[in-house]
This record gives sequence, structure tokens and C-alpha cells, in this order.
Amino acid sequence: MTQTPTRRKRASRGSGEQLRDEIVAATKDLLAESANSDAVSIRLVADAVGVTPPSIYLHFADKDALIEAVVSAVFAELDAAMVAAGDAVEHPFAKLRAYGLAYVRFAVEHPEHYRLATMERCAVEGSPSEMDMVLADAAFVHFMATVRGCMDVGVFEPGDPLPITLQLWSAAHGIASLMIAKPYLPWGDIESAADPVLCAAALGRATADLLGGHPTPEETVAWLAAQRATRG
Amino acid sequence: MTQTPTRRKRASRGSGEQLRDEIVAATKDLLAESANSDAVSIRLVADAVGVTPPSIYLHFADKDALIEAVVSAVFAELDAAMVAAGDAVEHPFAKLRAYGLAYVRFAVEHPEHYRLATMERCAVEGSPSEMDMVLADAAFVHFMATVRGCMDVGVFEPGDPLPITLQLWSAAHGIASLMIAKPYLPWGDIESAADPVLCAAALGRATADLLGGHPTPEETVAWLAAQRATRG
DNA sequence: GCCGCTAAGTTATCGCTGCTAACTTAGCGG
DNA sequence: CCGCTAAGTTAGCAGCGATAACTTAGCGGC
Repeated sequence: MTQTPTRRKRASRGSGEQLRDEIVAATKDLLAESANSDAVSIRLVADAVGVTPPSIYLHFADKDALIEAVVSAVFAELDAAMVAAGDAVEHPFAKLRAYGLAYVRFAVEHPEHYRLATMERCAVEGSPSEMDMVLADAAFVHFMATVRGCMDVGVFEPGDPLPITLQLWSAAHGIASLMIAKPYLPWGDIESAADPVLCAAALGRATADLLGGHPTPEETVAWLAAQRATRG
Repeated sequence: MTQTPTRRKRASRGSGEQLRDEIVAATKDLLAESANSDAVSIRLVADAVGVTPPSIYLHFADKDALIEAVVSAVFAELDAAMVAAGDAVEHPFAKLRAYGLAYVRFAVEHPEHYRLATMERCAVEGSPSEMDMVLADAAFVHFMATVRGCMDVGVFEPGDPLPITLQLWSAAHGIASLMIAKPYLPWGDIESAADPVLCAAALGRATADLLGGHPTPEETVAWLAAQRATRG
């Protein structure tokens, strides 16, 4: 046994790119079972692919680049899951909810991938291209388009959809990441935990718009009391 | 130079605990400057304290235990910051907002500590004592008591404050962790980013209660249209 | 037919990490 | 002043990311 029994055959001349894809796929699989990216070593990935560790560096500058490639793949999957859940829904407000639920469900079902994609500090901090990358991401674009649709049908006050998109994303990310980081808390199933948060975030934004956009706590309390009075 | 020039003197017989506190403090300081806990090595901590690496293990079982001690200290600071911001506020709904803003401000001002405390998978997964630890945490208890106060004054529907506390915590954690993880996005300052999210979450919960607790998207849209009609 | 060139991958190694075994030293109680 | 133990030390292991230097496979040109 002078070498790993599952040693892979050398790729034929033109197809070095093939190994690259295998490396990304193997890394993604290993990350799915492991807590953090530091627990997945280059040597482990190399073994899984059937290659020696330095070969990884023929396709990725360093470990961060490899992780980043996996994150890109994960974001693409996330967008696909959201679109699959939302494209059958007509009304933009209901579609917003479907997107949000799909987002949280993807996060909870791929906790390590989601953590990697959203909770790790990005390598290059403050880089403007990073900002463009997030805002141009397919999932984000789809979400913001739906927010604009909600404005068009009068659910939200017309205007720039970006701030509201960020706010609703915060709500979805908040419940998703807490469910992942503290799974032992009494969340219940995904829907019963995430749906109230998502609905409250959207309804709260719409109601705040009704009250002038940014009501003070005093105004809010007074309005709630008035509503209860007219209903009770 | 046979040894580190800043070698610390051996602690006197009874006071081995003193080094423990110094280690925690030094680790916290090092973590404040560094991206993740893996970048802070035992050797680095030992150097900062003026001691050799194995001495750390006389006071902590392993690195995870050391990090956990830091996390406990961070949670205590977070609670202190929240209480300091909220104890002057009378009305529970306004106090809720003050707590939330203090929470987000603490997170953004201590990003690495906050990330460590909330975004890392806990070592022992599924342990029931973990759940008790979070729910018994001082900050959580203060927050939930204020939610109960909001029920008492009629802002929220009376009932178990735990689900609503978790929902509002999700909102606060969502905006805090996104501002930390994606600082290059156009958030603006802490207040202008966090306040709308926090207010919308609370107002959305209260409004959903008005509509029966869990309105469907259709009911919500219809109610919003009716509200706009009576106001417009 | 074979020779050079390069893509594809190897072996060996460096400095670093968490962690441990085995040893040393300081200081209090009897 | 002697034993005992708390409070450290030195030396070293296995594994990590990463790199330098080497080998091998296969295609194009002559």
C-alpha cells in the first residue's frame, strides 16, 4: 500500500477544470457534516477527491478561495430554492412570504452552508465589489423585485425598495440564524417559528408606513389603543 | 534573552485564580482585534499574559472552555449595556425599543465578541442545560420581562411572553448580525438601520394580534387596503 | 519517430497550531 | 527542615496551511 487506494487517474491534458469541480463538490459535502470551515482541512478534501494536498493549490489560490467557491454555489442553490417556492405564487405579498419561508427552510436544512455563506466575515473587508456581489446576487434581486411589486400594489409606500428589502432580509436572517445557532430553543417546526417573524416584519413595515413611516413609541401605543377601542 | 522579557512572576500559593482572570481578559482583548476564534492561538494568549502555553491548561480544560468563559463575560456586558440603556425608560413598549437599540449597538461596537457569542455552534449540541443557560441569561430575562410588561398594558395580546420574546430577539439579532457580517452594505448609522427593523417587528406583532394573531396574506392585504381607504 | 514543452500531480518540508507528558520550583503545614 | 502540592516549565507529538522542487503524462512540430 504505497498510495491511497482510491487514487484518481490523472486528468487528460485539456480537462484540468474537471478536478476543480470535483474539489468544490467534495468540499461542500465535507462542510455539510462539519461545524466550521476550519474543521475541513485541505488534506481531508484532497483525500476525498483522491489526490494529494498540493494539487488543490493548482486550482485555488488558497483555502479561502476554495471556501468562497463553495459559498457561491450555495448562494446559487438558495436562489433556486426560493424561486422554486415562489414562482407559483401570484400576489407579491404572498410571494414575499413564500420567498422568506423558502429562505429559512434552506438555511435550516443546510445549516453549515448557510452559516458559511452569511456568518463568516468576508475576506476582503470594505471592498466595494463585495457590496455589488451581494446586491447583485440572484436571490437578493428576486427578493427586491418582489418588494417593488408590493409597492406597486399598495402594500408598501412607493419608493426605493432597497431599505425595505434589507429590513425584511434582516428578519428572515435573524430567525434562520438563531434557529441554527440555538437549535435547542423551543422554536417548533420551521413554519411555526419563521412565519410569525416574517409576517410580523412585513406587516409591521406596512403598518408603520400607514402611521407616517417612522412612528414614535408613543404614537404607536396610542394608535394600537385606538384600534382596540374601535374593534372591542 | 533566555526567556520572554515580560515573564510574569509566579502567583503566590493561594491565588491561582488570579491568572485565570488575566487569561480571560487577555483572550477577550485579542478576540476583539481578530476575525475568528481560530486566529487567536493559545500561544498568543500565553504571550500576552506572560506565561507559557501549557499553563493555560491548568485553568481551562481546552481552548473551547477558554472561549466559553469569554462568551459568558461578553453576555454579562451585553446585559449591563441593555439595562443601562433601558432602566430610565418608563413605558414597556419604549423600553423594548431602548433594549433593542442597545442590543444592536453593543453588537456593532463589539462585532467579534458578538459573533462569538451568538454565531458559533455551541460545543455541546442539544444539551438541555444549554437551553436553560440562554433562557436564564440576564439579558434574555430582562427582555422577556419587558415583553410581559407590554402585554400588561395592552400592546401585545396577553399570553406566554416566550414566543414573542424569541420573535423580537430574532429581529434584533438579524439586523445586528447582518450589519456585522456585511458592513459594506448601505445600512447608514446604527439607529437608522436598526430602529425601523425593531419598531416594525414590535408593531407587526401587535398589529397581527389585532387581526387575530396569524392573519393570512390575503387578510393582511385586505386590511391594509381598508386602512388606506379610511385614511386616504 | 521522437523531442521539447507544458499541464497535472507528486514528495518533502517549513512554521504554525492545540495539546500532553514529564519535569522543576516555590512556599506552606507539621 | 522536610514532605507535599500548587504553579509553573521544557520538550515534543500529530495535524494544519502552504510552498519549493521534482516527476510524469500527453500533444504539436519536425
